[in-house]
Amino acid sequence: MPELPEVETVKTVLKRRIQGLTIQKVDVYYEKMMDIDTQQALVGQTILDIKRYGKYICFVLSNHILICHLRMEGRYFFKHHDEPVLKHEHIVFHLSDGLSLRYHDTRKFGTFDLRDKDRYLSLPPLSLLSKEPFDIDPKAFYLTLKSKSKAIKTALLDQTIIAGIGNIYADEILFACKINPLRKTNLITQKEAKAIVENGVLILNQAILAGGTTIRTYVSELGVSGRFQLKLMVHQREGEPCYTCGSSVVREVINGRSSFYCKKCQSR
DNA sequence: AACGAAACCTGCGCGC
DNA sequence: TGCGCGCAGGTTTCGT
Repeated sequence: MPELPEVETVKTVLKRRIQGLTIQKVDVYYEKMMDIDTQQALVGQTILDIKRYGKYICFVLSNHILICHLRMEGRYFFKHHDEPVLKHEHIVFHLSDGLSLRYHDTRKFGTFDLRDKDRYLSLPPLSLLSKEPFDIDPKAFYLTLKSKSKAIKTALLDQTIIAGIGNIYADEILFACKINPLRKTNLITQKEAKAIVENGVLILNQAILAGGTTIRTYVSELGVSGRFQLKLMVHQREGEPCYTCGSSVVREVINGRSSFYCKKCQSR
């Protein structure tokens, strides 16, 4: 479910709710999701801060960093300890305010990794992450694209090239830039690379704002997406008219992912 | 290096 | 009602 904007929203709400609390107990119901050493190490640690890097959420604890990725369907909920643990709630963090933070993940793709505080940025997964559109240098981004020759859509989903963009916003950014998702990266001009970064910032920021408004109506559900607040220009609009030129939006699988674009507006 | 397919999982909607 | 298929906002791995 999450791309950068949704993860940012989850981070913000988590920070407001659990910063300063202590983890008193951790129950793991799906063992592959968190190893026993991590589970034990968490007990007694205080949550000092919550940060986001790309699509990762980092719990800054007294002695460690817990790095969480929500993958496709990870969500967090707050519940009372005595509420029954649901089928898809795989990890329950018992917190010092008497509530439990529950990690819910239908497809069980989410990940939890524990790292030492002094090395977590220099080890995977975070060491593999490039900068986000907000921070990336457009010239450096251009040079990276120039040095490769894969479809630009594939490159935008590659978190080692640019962080935080997922399938929806990749389509939206490329539409905004009038670039065909199949265009090879080495054919992207410096001007276009800059446009990708700028539209990336714009679209992600819009989405973060939308996520922020949505979340207030779903108090207990932290994984709620803001995408329905945003007007999607192409994504999920197969067969519908392009808002710019009226021709039919097409769907094509690129890099194993559904990609939506306007053949007339987005040039090869 | 790039690309496709498969893997990790479950649930939903669809056509028959 | 059941069955099989395609699909899902992510990432890794493996073979060509």
